[in-house]
Amino acid sequence: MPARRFSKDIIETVSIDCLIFGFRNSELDILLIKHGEGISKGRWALPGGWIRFNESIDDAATRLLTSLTGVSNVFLEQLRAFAEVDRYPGKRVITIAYFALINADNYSLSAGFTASDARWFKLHEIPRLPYDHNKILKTGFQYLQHKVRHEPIGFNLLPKKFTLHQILKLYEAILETELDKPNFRRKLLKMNLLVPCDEKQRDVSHRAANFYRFDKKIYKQLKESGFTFQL
Amino acid sequence: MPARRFSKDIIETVSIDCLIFGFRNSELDILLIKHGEGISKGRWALPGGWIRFNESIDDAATRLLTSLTGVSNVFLEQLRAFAEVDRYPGKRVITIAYFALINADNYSLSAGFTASDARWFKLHEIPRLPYDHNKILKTGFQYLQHKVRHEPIGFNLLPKKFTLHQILKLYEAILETELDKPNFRRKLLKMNLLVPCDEKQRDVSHRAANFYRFDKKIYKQLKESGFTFQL
DNA sequence: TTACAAATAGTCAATTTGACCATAAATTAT
DNA sequence: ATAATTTATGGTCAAATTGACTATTTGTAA
Repeated sequence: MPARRFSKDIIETVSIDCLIFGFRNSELDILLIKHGEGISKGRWALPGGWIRFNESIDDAATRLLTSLTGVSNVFLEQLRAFAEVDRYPGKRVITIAYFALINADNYSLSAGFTASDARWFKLHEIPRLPYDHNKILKTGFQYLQHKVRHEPIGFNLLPKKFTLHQILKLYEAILETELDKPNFRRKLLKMNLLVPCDEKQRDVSHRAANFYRFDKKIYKQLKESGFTFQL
Repeated sequence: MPARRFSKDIIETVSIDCLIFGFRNSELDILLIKHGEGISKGRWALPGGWIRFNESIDDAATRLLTSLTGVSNVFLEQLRAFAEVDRYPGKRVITIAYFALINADNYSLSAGFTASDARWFKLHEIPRLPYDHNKILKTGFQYLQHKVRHEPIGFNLLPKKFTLHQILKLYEAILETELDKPNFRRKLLKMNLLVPCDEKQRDVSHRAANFYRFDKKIYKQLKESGFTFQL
Protein backbone atom coordinates (compact mmCIF):
# COMPACT_ATOMS: atom_id res chain seq x y z
CA MET A 1 0.00 0.00 0.00
CA PRO A 2 1.53 3.30 -1.11
CA ALA A 3 2.27 5.91 1.50
CA ARG A 4 -0.34 8.64 1.66
CA ARG A 5 2.01 11.46 0.77
CA PHE A 6 -0.49 14.11 -0.04
CA SER A 7 -1.66 15.17 3.36
CA LYS A 8 1.92 15.66 4.45
CA ASP A 9 3.22 17.60 1.46
CA ILE A 10 0.44 19.89 0.52
CA ILE A 11 -1.92 22.39 1.99
CA GLU A 12 -5.21 20.66 1.46
CA THR A 13 -7.34 23.71 2.06
CA VAL A 14 -5.79 25.91 -0.60
CA SER A 15 -5.46 25.27 -4.30
CA ILE A 16 -4.22 27.13 -7.35
CA ASP A 17 -6.16 27.59 -10.57
CA CYS A 18 -4.67 29.10 -13.69
CA LEU A 19 -6.57 31.18 -16.17
CA ILE A 20 -4.46 30.98 -19.30
CA PHE A 21 -5.18 33.33 -22.17
CA GLY A 22 -3.91 32.88 -25.68
CA PHE A 23 -4.56 34.75 -28.90
CA ARG A 24 -4.65 33.26 -32.37
CA ASN A 25 -6.57 33.93 -35.56
CA SER A 26 -7.83 37.17 -34.09
CA GLU A 27 -9.57 35.32 -31.30
CA LEU A 28 -9.01 35.01 -27.59
CA ASP A 29 -8.48 31.50 -26.32
CA ILE A 30 -8.51 29.90 -22.92
CA LEU A 31 -6.54 26.80 -22.08
CA LEU A 32 -8.45 24.04 -20.35
CA ILE A 33 -7.37 20.60 -19.29
CA LYS A 34 -9.37 17.45 -18.93
CA HIS A 35 -9.41 16.18 -15.40
CA GLY A 36 -7.97 12.70 -15.22
CA GLU A 37 -9.03 11.86 -11.72
CA GLY A 38 -10.97 13.16 -8.76
CA ILE A 39 -14.48 14.39 -8.45
CA SER A 40 -14.83 15.99 -11.83
CA LYS A 41 -13.11 13.26 -13.84
CA GLY A 42 -13.46 13.65 -17.57
CA ARG A 43 -14.58 17.25 -17.46
CA TRP A 44 -12.76 20.25 -18.86
CA ALA A 45 -11.58 22.67 -16.22
CA LEU A 46 -8.99 25.30 -15.45
CA PRO A 47 -5.53 23.82 -14.89
CA GLY A 48 -4.75 23.77 -11.23
CA GLY A 49 -3.48 21.84 -8.27
CA TRP A 50 -2.25 22.00 -4.70
CA ILE A 51 0.33 24.16 -3.06
CA ARG A 52 3.28 22.45 -1.42
CA PHE A 53 4.39 23.37 2.04
CA ASN A 54 7.78 24.51 0.88
CA GLU A 55 6.82 26.75 -2.01
CA SER A 56 5.16 30.14 -2.29
CA ILE A 57 1.93 30.45 -4.22
CA ASP A 58 3.74 32.17 -7.08
CA ASP A 59 6.12 29.24 -7.26
CA ALA A 60 3.23 26.81 -7.09
CA ALA A 61 1.47 28.57 -9.94
CA THR A 62 4.61 28.53 -12.05
CA ARG A 63 5.23 24.87 -11.33
CA LEU A 64 1.65 23.87 -12.11
CA LEU A 65 1.55 25.91 -15.28
CA THR A 66 4.71 24.30 -16.57
CA SER A 67 3.87 20.77 -15.53
CA LEU A 68 0.36 20.91 -16.96
CA THR A 69 1.04 22.71 -20.21
CA GLY A 70 4.76 22.58 -20.88
CA VAL A 71 5.15 26.33 -21.18
CA SER A 72 7.42 28.42 -19.04
CA ASN A 73 8.59 31.99 -18.94
CA VAL A 74 5.22 33.49 -19.55
CA PHE A 75 3.40 36.43 -18.02
CA LEU A 76 1.86 35.11 -14.84
CA GLU A 77 0.38 37.01 -11.97
CA GLN A 78 -2.11 36.46 -9.23
CA LEU A 79 -5.71 37.32 -9.98
CA ARG A 80 -7.27 36.82 -6.55
CA ALA A 81 -8.59 34.26 -4.12
CA PHE A 82 -11.99 32.66 -4.55
CA ALA A 83 -13.47 31.21 -1.41
CA GLU A 84 -17.19 30.75 -1.37
CA VAL A 85 -18.03 28.22 1.32
CA ASP A 86 -19.62 25.76 -1.06
CA ARG A 87 -17.40 26.27 -4.10
CA TYR A 88 -15.83 22.84 -3.75
CA PRO A 89 -17.85 19.74 -2.99
CA GLY A 90 -17.30 17.89 0.26
CA LYS A 91 -14.67 20.05 1.86
CA ARG A 92 -13.71 23.67 2.29
CA VAL A 93 -11.18 24.65 -0.34
CA ILE A 94 -10.01 28.15 -1.05
CA THR A 95 -8.44 28.65 -4.43
CA ILE A 96 -6.04 31.30 -5.57
CA ALA A 97 -6.55 32.11 -9.22
CA TYR A 98 -3.66 33.05 -11.45
CA PHE A 99 -3.73 34.89 -14.70
CA ALA A 100 -1.36 33.93 -17.52
CA LEU A 101 -0.82 35.37 -20.98
CA ILE A 102 0.75 33.08 -23.51
CA ASN A 103 2.29 34.34 -26.69
CA ALA A 104 1.96 32.79 -30.07
CA ASP A 105 5.55 31.52 -29.97
CA ASN A 106 4.58 29.27 -27.08
CA TYR A 107 1.35 28.19 -28.59
CA SER A 108 2.24 24.62 -29.46
CA LEU A 109 2.00 23.53 -25.88
CA SER A 110 0.73 20.14 -26.86
CA ALA A 111 4.10 19.22 -28.39
CA GLY A 112 5.40 16.57 -26.03
CA PHE A 113 2.41 16.90 -23.81
CA THR A 114 -0.75 14.96 -23.68
CA ALA A 115 -2.48 16.82 -26.46
CA SER A 116 -5.84 15.26 -25.84
CA ASP A 117 -5.84 16.45 -22.25
CA ALA A 118 -5.02 20.11 -22.83
CA ARG A 119 -6.81 22.19 -25.40
CA TRP A 120 -7.41 25.79 -26.36
CA PHE A 121 -11.03 26.88 -26.33
CA LYS A 122 -12.31 30.03 -27.88
CA LEU A 123 -13.43 32.38 -25.15
CA HIS A 124 -17.01 32.23 -26.30
CA GLU A 125 -17.06 28.48 -26.69
CA ILE A 126 -16.13 27.59 -23.15
CA PRO A 127 -18.27 24.77 -21.81
CA ARG A 128 -19.78 24.65 -18.36
CA LEU A 129 -16.89 24.15 -15.99
CA PRO A 130 -16.80 22.50 -12.57
CA TYR A 131 -16.58 24.32 -9.25
CA ASP A 132 -16.64 28.10 -9.64
CA HIS A 133 -14.37 28.06 -12.67
CA ASN A 134 -16.80 29.92 -14.88
CA LYS A 135 -16.93 32.67 -12.30
CA ILE A 136 -13.14 32.81 -12.14
CA LEU A 137 -13.06 33.00 -15.91
CA LYS A 138 -15.52 35.87 -16.00
CA THR A 139 -13.63 37.79 -13.35
CA GLY A 140 -10.35 37.20 -15.13
CA PHE A 141 -11.66 38.33 -18.47
CA GLN A 142 -13.03 41.55 -17.00
CA TYR A 143 -9.68 42.07 -15.34
CA LEU A 144 -7.95 41.58 -18.69
CA GLN A 145 -10.27 44.07 -20.36
CA HIS A 146 -9.45 46.65 -17.74
CA LYS A 147 -5.77 45.94 -17.44
CA VAL A 148 -5.01 45.91 -21.13
CA ARG A 149 -6.18 49.51 -21.36
CA HIS A 150 -4.01 50.77 -18.53
CA GLU A 151 -0.87 48.69 -18.80
CA PRO A 152 1.05 47.40 -21.80
CA ILE A 153 0.51 43.73 -21.08
CA GLY A 154 -1.26 42.82 -24.30
CA PHE A 155 2.05 42.26 -26.04
CA ASN A 156 2.50 39.13 -23.95
CA LEU A 157 -0.18 37.55 -26.11
CA LEU A 158 1.64 38.21 -29.35
CA PRO A 159 4.88 36.85 -30.76
CA LYS A 160 8.05 38.76 -29.99
CA LYS A 161 7.77 40.57 -33.30
CA PHE A 162 4.36 41.62 -34.40
CA THR A 163 2.61 43.98 -36.77
CA LEU A 164 0.41 46.87 -35.82
CA HIS A 165 -2.44 44.99 -37.41
CA GLN A 166 -1.96 42.17 -34.92
CA ILE A 167 -2.16 44.50 -31.93
CA LEU A 168 -5.23 46.12 -33.34
CA LYS A 169 -6.94 42.78 -33.73
CA LEU A 170 -5.84 41.80 -30.24
CA TYR A 171 -7.40 44.89 -28.71
CA GLU A 172 -10.54 44.44 -30.74
CA ALA A 173 -10.84 40.87 -29.48
CA ILE A 174 -10.24 41.77 -25.86
CA LEU A 175 -12.35 44.91 -25.74
CA GLU A 176 -14.98 43.48 -28.07
CA THR A 177 -15.22 46.62 -30.17
CA GLU A 178 -14.05 47.89 -33.52
CA LEU A 179 -11.20 50.36 -33.56
CA ASP A 180 -10.13 52.88 -36.16
CA LYS A 181 -6.92 51.62 -37.71
CA PRO A 182 -5.04 54.85 -38.47
CA ASN A 183 -5.95 56.44 -35.16
CA PHE A 184 -4.96 53.36 -33.20
CA ARG A 185 -1.60 53.29 -35.01
CA ARG A 186 -0.95 56.92 -34.33
CA LYS A 187 -1.73 56.73 -30.65
CA LEU A 188 0.28 53.60 -30.06
CA LEU A 189 3.32 54.75 -31.98
CA LYS A 190 3.38 58.15 -30.32
CA MET A 191 3.98 56.45 -26.98
CA ASN A 192 7.40 55.35 -28.26
CA LEU A 193 7.03 51.97 -26.61
CA LEU A 194 7.31 50.07 -29.85
CA VAL A 195 10.60 49.64 -31.60
CA PRO A 196 10.40 49.00 -35.34
CA CYS A 197 12.28 45.87 -36.36
CA ASP A 198 14.28 45.84 -39.54
CA GLU A 199 11.99 43.24 -40.93
CA LYS A 200 8.76 43.01 -42.83
CA GLN A 201 5.99 40.53 -43.32
CA ARG A 202 6.51 37.86 -45.94
CA ASP A 203 4.24 35.85 -48.13
CA VAL A 204 1.30 38.15 -47.86
CA SER A 205 -0.70 39.09 -50.90
CA HIS A 206 -0.51 42.79 -50.27
CA ARG A 207 1.86 45.42 -49.02
CA ALA A 208 3.98 43.89 -46.26
CA ALA A 209 3.64 45.39 -42.80
CA ASN A 210 6.58 46.30 -40.65
CA PHE A 211 7.33 44.29 -37.54
CA TYR A 212 7.61 45.93 -34.14
CA ARG A 213 8.63 44.76 -30.72
CA PHE A 214 7.66 45.99 -27.29
CA ASP A 215 10.58 47.30 -25.25
CA LYS A 216 10.29 46.71 -21.51
CA LYS A 217 13.21 48.93 -20.67
CA ILE A 218 11.79 51.89 -22.50
CA TYR A 219 8.49 51.38 -20.74
CA LYS A 220 10.20 51.27 -17.38
CA GLN A 221 12.03 54.51 -18.12
CA LEU A 222 8.91 56.26 -19.36
CA LYS A 223 6.96 55.11 -16.33
CA GLU A 224 9.58 56.49 -13.99
CA SER A 225 9.32 59.85 -15.68
CA GLY A 226 5.57 60.02 -15.15
CA PHE A 227 4.16 58.37 -18.24
CA THR A 228 1.05 56.25 -17.91
CA PHE A 229 -0.04 53.84 -20.56
CA GLN A 230 -3.58 54.49 -21.67
CA LEU A 231 -5.59 53.14 -24.61
CA MET B 1 -10.85 22.90 30.89
CA PRO B 2 -12.41 24.79 28.01
CA ALA B 3 -12.98 22.97 24.77
CA ARG B 4 -10.37 23.74 22.15
CA ARG B 5 -12.82 25.26 19.71
CA PHE B 6 -10.40 26.93 17.41
CA SER B 7 -9.04 24.10 15.40
CA LYS B 8 -12.56 22.95 14.66
CA ASP B 9 -14.09 26.25 13.65
CA ILE B 10 -11.41 27.92 11.65
CA ILE B 11 -9.13 27.25 8.76
CA GLU B 12 -5.77 27.43 10.46
CA THR B 13 -3.75 27.78 7.28
CA VAL B 14 -5.51 30.86 5.94
CA SER B 15 -5.94 34.23 7.58
CA ILE B 16 -7.37 37.62 6.67
CA ASP B 17 -5.55 40.92 7.04
CA CYS B 18 -7.22 44.26 6.51
CA LEU B 19 -5.51 47.30 5.09
CA ILE B 20 -7.71 50.16 6.21
CA PHE B 21 -7.20 53.58 4.72
CA GLY B 22 -8.56 56.77 6.16
CA PHE B 23 -8.12 60.42 5.21
CA ARG B 24 -8.07 63.36 7.59
CA ASN B 25 -6.28 66.68 7.76
CA SER B 26 -5.12 66.21 4.20
CA GLU B 27 -3.20 63.10 5.15
CA LEU B 28 -3.64 59.43 4.44
CA ASP B 29 -3.95 57.23 7.50
CA ILE B 30 -3.74 53.52 8.12
CA LEU B 31 -5.53 51.79 10.93
CA LEU B 32 -3.43 49.47 13.06
CA ILE B 33 -4.33 47.45 16.11
CA LYS B 34 -2.16 46.35 18.98
CA HIS B 35 -1.93 42.62 19.23
CA GLY B 36 -3.21 41.44 22.58
CA GLU B 37 -1.98 37.90 22.40
CA GLY B 38 0.00 35.51 20.27
CA ILE B 39 3.46 35.69 18.86
CA SER B 40 3.60 39.41 18.24
CA LYS B 41 1.96 40.51 21.47
CA GLY B 42 2.16 44.21 22.10
CA ARG B 43 3.12 45.13 18.56
CA TRP B 44 1.10 47.21 16.14
CA ALA B 45 -0.11 45.26 13.13
CA LEU B 46 -2.79 45.12 10.47
CA PRO B 47 -6.15 44.03 11.86
CA GLY B 48 -6.80 40.44 10.93
CA GLY B 49 -7.89 37.03 12.02
CA TRP B 50 -9.00 33.60 10.94
CA ILE B 51 -11.61 32.47 8.50
CA ARG B 52 -14.43 30.30 9.81
CA PHE B 53 -15.44 27.18 8.01
CA ASN B 54 -18.93 28.45 7.36
CA GLU B 55 -18.17 31.88 5.96
CA SER B 56 -16.70 33.14 2.72
CA ILE B 57 -13.55 35.24 2.85
CA ASP B 58 -15.53 38.38 2.02
CA ASP B 59 -17.78 37.63 4.98
CA ALA B 60 -14.79 36.94 7.18
CA ALA B 61 -13.19 40.23 6.21
CA THR B 62 -16.41 42.11 6.92
CA ARG B 63 -16.83 40.39 10.27
CA LEU B 64 -13.24 41.04 11.33
CA LEU B 65 -13.34 44.64 10.23
CA THR B 66 -16.46 45.30 12.24
CA SER B 67 -15.41 43.36 15.31
CA LEU B 68 -11.98 44.94 15.45
CA THR B 69 -12.85 48.52 14.61
CA GLY B 70 -16.58 48.96 15.05
CA VAL B 71 -17.14 50.26 11.55
CA SER B 72 -19.44 48.68 9.04
CA ASN B 73 -20.78 49.51 5.62
CA VAL B 74 -17.50 50.65 4.22
CA PHE B 75 -15.76 50.07 0.91
CA LEU B 76 -14.06 46.70 1.26
CA GLU B 77 -12.56 44.53 -1.42
CA GLN B 78 -9.96 41.87 -1.73
CA LEU B 79 -6.43 42.96 -2.50
CA ARG B 80 -4.75 39.60 -2.99
CA ALA B 81 -3.23 36.64 -1.21
CA PHE B 82 0.23 36.76 0.31
CA ALA B 83 1.88 33.45 0.79
CA GLU B 84 5.64 33.44 1.09
CA VAL B 85 6.68 30.21 2.76
CA ASP B 86 8.27 31.89 5.74
CA ARG B 87 5.96 34.86 6.17
CA TYR B 88 4.56 33.52 9.41
CA PRO B 89 6.74 32.05 12.11
CA GLY B 90 6.36 28.43 13.02
CA LYS B 91 3.71 27.33 10.59
CA ARG B 92 2.62 27.84 7.04
CA VAL B 93 -0.06 30.51 6.91
CA ILE B 94 -1.42 32.10 3.76
CA THR B 95 -3.14 35.40 4.26
CA ILE B 96 -5.68 37.12 2.10
CA ALA B 97 -5.34 40.85 2.31
CA TYR B 98 -8.35 43.13 2.10
CA PHE B 99 -8.45 46.75 1.21
CA ALA B 100 -10.86 49.10 2.99
CA LEU B 101 -11.60 52.79 2.56
CA ILE B 102 -13.16 54.53 5.52
CA ASN B 103 -14.87 57.87 5.21
CA ALA B 104 -14.57 60.71 7.65
CA ASP B 105 -18.09 60.12 8.95
CA ASN B 106 -16.94 56.78 10.29
CA TYR B 107 -13.69 58.06 11.67
CA SER B 108 -14.47 57.88 15.36
CA LEU B 109 -14.04 54.15 15.40
CA SER B 110 -12.71 54.20 18.91
CA ALA B 111 -16.08 55.25 20.32
CA GLY B 112 -17.18 52.23 22.27
CA PHE B 113 -14.13 50.29 21.24
CA THR B 114 -10.85 49.78 22.97
CA ALA B 115 -9.34 53.06 21.91
CA SER B 116 -5.89 52.21 23.13
CA ASP B 117 -5.77 49.11 20.97
CA ALA B 118 -6.78 50.62 17.64
CA ARG B 119 -5.18 53.74 16.27
CA TRP B 120 -4.77 55.67 13.05
CA PHE B 121 -1.21 56.11 11.85
CA LYS B 122 -0.13 58.52 9.21
CA LEU B 123 0.96 56.58 6.16
CA HIS B 124 4.53 57.80 6.50
CA GLU B 125 4.74 57.15 10.19
CA ILE B 126 3.97 53.47 10.12
CA PRO B 127 6.28 51.50 12.38
CA ARG B 128 7.94 48.23 11.50
CA LEU B 129 5.14 45.68 11.43
CA PRO B 130 5.25 41.95 12.10
CA TYR B 131 5.05 39.25 9.45
CA ASP B 132 4.92 40.65 5.92
CA HIS B 133 2.54 43.43 6.89
CA ASN B 134 4.82 46.19 5.61
CA LYS B 135 4.89 44.45 2.26
CA ILE B 136 1.12 44.17 2.20
CA LEU B 137 0.91 47.84 3.05
CA LYS B 138 3.22 48.80 0.22
CA THR B 139 1.33 46.69 -2.28
CA GLY B 140 -1.97 48.10 -1.10
CA PHE B 141 -0.83 51.68 -1.32
CA GLN B 142 0.43 51.18 -4.88
CA TYR B 143 -2.88 49.58 -5.71
CA LEU B 144 -4.68 52.60 -4.27
CA GLN B 145 -2.54 54.98 -6.29
CA HIS B 146 -3.39 53.12 -9.45
CA LYS B 147 -7.02 52.47 -8.73
CA VAL B 148 -7.89 55.99 -7.66
CA ARG B 149 -6.91 57.25 -11.10
CA HIS B 150 -9.02 54.78 -13.00
CA GLU B 151 -12.08 54.33 -10.83
CA PRO B 152 -14.05 56.77 -8.72
CA ILE B 153 -13.32 55.11 -5.39
CA GLY B 154 -11.62 58.03 -3.71
CA PHE B 155 -14.95 59.42 -2.58
CA ASN B 156 -15.19 56.55 -0.12
CA LEU B 157 -12.51 58.30 1.91
CA LEU B 158 -14.48 61.52 2.21
CA PRO B 159 -17.71 62.35 4.00
CA LYS B 160 -20.92 62.00 2.05
CA LYS B 161 -20.84 65.69 1.22
CA PHE B 162 -17.50 67.19 0.40
CA THR B 163 -15.93 70.17 -1.30
CA LEU B 164 -13.82 70.14 -4.41
CA HIS B 165 -10.94 71.27 -2.25
CA GLN B 166 -11.21 68.10 -0.20
CA ILE B 167 -11.03 65.87 -3.25
CA LEU B 168 -8.07 67.79 -4.53
CA LYS B 169 -6.23 67.33 -1.27
CA LEU B 170 -7.18 63.68 -1.25
CA TYR B 171 -5.72 63.12 -4.68
CA GLU B 172 -2.62 65.06 -3.80
CA ALA B 173 -2.11 62.90 -0.73
CA ILE B 174 -2.64 59.64 -2.58
CA LEU B 175 -0.68 60.48 -5.69
CA GLU B 176 1.95 62.43 -3.78
CA THR B 177 1.98 65.33 -6.22
CA GLU B 178 0.63 68.83 -6.49
CA LEU B 179 -2.31 69.40 -8.77
CA ASP B 180 -3.59 72.52 -10.44
CA LYS B 181 -6.79 73.51 -8.71
CA PRO B 182 -8.83 75.05 -11.53
CA ASN B 183 -7.87 72.35 -14.00
CA PHE B 184 -8.66 69.58 -11.54
CA ARG B 185 -12.06 71.17 -10.86
CA ARG B 186 -12.83 71.49 -14.52
CA LYS B 187 -11.94 67.92 -15.36
CA LEU B 188 -13.80 66.43 -12.44
CA LEU B 189 -16.95 68.48 -12.95
CA LYS B 190 -17.09 67.80 -16.65
CA MET B 191 -17.53 64.10 -15.90
CA ASN B 192 -20.93 64.88 -14.40
CA LEU B 193 -20.37 62.39 -11.61
CA LEU B 194 -20.67 64.97 -8.88
CA VAL B 195 -23.99 66.41 -7.88
CA PRO B 196 -23.90 69.85 -6.25
CA CYS B 197 -25.64 69.90 -2.90
CA ASP B 198 -27.77 72.85 -1.94
CA GLU B 199 -25.41 73.59 0.87
CA LYS B 200 -22.23 75.52 1.50
CA GLN B 201 -19.38 75.41 3.92
CA ARG B 202 -19.88 77.19 7.24
CA ASP B 203 -17.60 78.82 9.72
CA VAL B 204 -14.73 79.28 7.33
CA SER B 205 -12.85 82.53 7.19
CA HIS B 206 -13.10 82.91 3.45
CA ARG B 207 -15.56 82.34 0.67
CA ALA B 208 -17.58 79.21 1.42
CA ALA B 209 -17.20 76.31 -0.96
CA ASN B 210 -20.11 74.36 -2.31
CA PHE B 211 -20.67 70.78 -1.22
CA TYR B 212 -20.93 67.97 -3.72
CA ARG B 213 -21.79 64.32 -3.48
CA PHE B 214 -20.77 61.41 -5.64
CA ASP B 215 -23.66 59.68 -7.37
CA LYS B 216 -23.22 55.94 -7.84
CA LYS B 217 -26.24 55.61 -10.10
CA ILE B 218 -24.98 58.23 -12.50
CA TYR B 219 -21.61 56.53 -12.60
CA LYS B 220 -23.23 53.20 -13.35
CA GLN B 221 -25.21 54.73 -16.21
CA LEU B 222 -22.21 56.51 -17.64
CA LYS B 223 -20.12 53.37 -17.44
CA GLU B 224 -22.71 51.40 -19.31
CA SER B 225 -22.65 53.95 -22.10
CA GLY B 226 -18.91 53.64 -22.53
CA PHE B 227 -17.53 56.21 -20.13
CA THR B 228 -14.31 55.46 -18.28
CA PHE B 229 -13.19 57.41 -15.27
CA GLN B 230 -9.71 58.81 -15.71
CA LEU B 231 -7.75 61.32 -13.70
C1' DT C 1 -0.45 46.35 -66.63
C1' DT C 2 -4.20 46.52 -64.19
C1' DA C 3 -6.96 45.32 -60.35
C1' DC C 4 -6.91 44.37 -55.43
C1' DA C 5 -5.80 44.59 -50.61
C1' DA C 6 -3.87 46.14 -46.89
C1' DA C 7 -0.13 49.36 -44.90
C1' DT C 8 0.94 53.74 -44.06
C1' DA C 9 0.50 58.89 -44.42
C1' DG C 10 -2.05 62.97 -44.03
C1' DT C 11 -6.04 66.33 -43.18
C1' DC C 12 -9.00 69.01 -40.31
C1' DA C 13 -12.41 70.41 -37.10
C1' DA C 14 -13.59 69.56 -32.36
C1' DT C 15 -12.17 68.58 -27.93
C1' DT C 16 -9.09 68.40 -24.12
C1' DT C 17 -5.08 69.86 -21.66
C1' DG C 18 -1.81 72.81 -19.06
C1' DA C 19 -0.48 77.02 -17.56
C1' DC C 20 -2.10 80.69 -16.33
C1' DC C 21 -4.93 85.26 -14.87
C1' DA C 22 -9.37 87.38 -13.04
C1' DT C 23 -13.15 87.90 -10.28
C1' DA C 24 -16.30 86.64 -6.34
C1' DA C 25 -17.51 85.97 -1.68
C1' DA C 26 -16.53 85.29 2.72
C1' DT C 27 -13.88 86.76 7.22
C1' DT C 28 -10.53 89.50 9.87
C1' DA C 29 -7.76 93.54 10.68
C1' DT C 30 -7.55 98.64 10.78
C1' DA D 1 -17.03 101.15 7.37
C1' DT D 2 -13.19 99.86 4.66
C1' DA D 3 -9.26 97.42 3.43
C1' DA D 4 -6.71 93.33 3.53
C1' DT D 5 -6.73 88.49 3.21
C1' DT D 6 -8.03 84.03 1.83
C1' DT D 7 -10.00 80.64 -0.77
C1' DA D 8 -13.70 79.49 -4.34
C1' DT D 9 -14.90 79.80 -8.70
C1' DG D 10 -14.74 81.55 -13.58
C1' DG D 11 -12.08 82.50 -17.84
C1' DT D 12 -8.44 82.76 -21.38
C1' DC D 13 -5.43 80.87 -24.79
C1' DA D 14 -2.00 78.30 -27.10
C1' DA D 15 -0.66 73.52 -27.58
C1' DA D 16 -1.67 68.84 -27.82
C1' DT D 17 -4.84 65.14 -28.65
C1' DT D 18 -8.81 62.91 -30.63
C1' DG D 19 -12.15 61.18 -34.06
C1' DA D 20 -13.62 60.83 -38.46
C1' DC D 21 -12.09 60.76 -42.46
C1' DT D 22 -9.36 60.82 -47.30
C1' DA D 23 -5.10 59.84 -49.88
C1' DT D 24 -1.11 57.48 -51.14
C1' DT D 25 2.06 53.64 -51.15
C1' DT D 26 3.56 48.96 -51.86
C1' DG D 27 3.04 44.56 -52.25
C1' DT D 28 0.53 40.22 -54.77
C1' DA D 29 -2.75 38.27 -58.26
C1' DA D 30 -5.52 38.40 -62.53
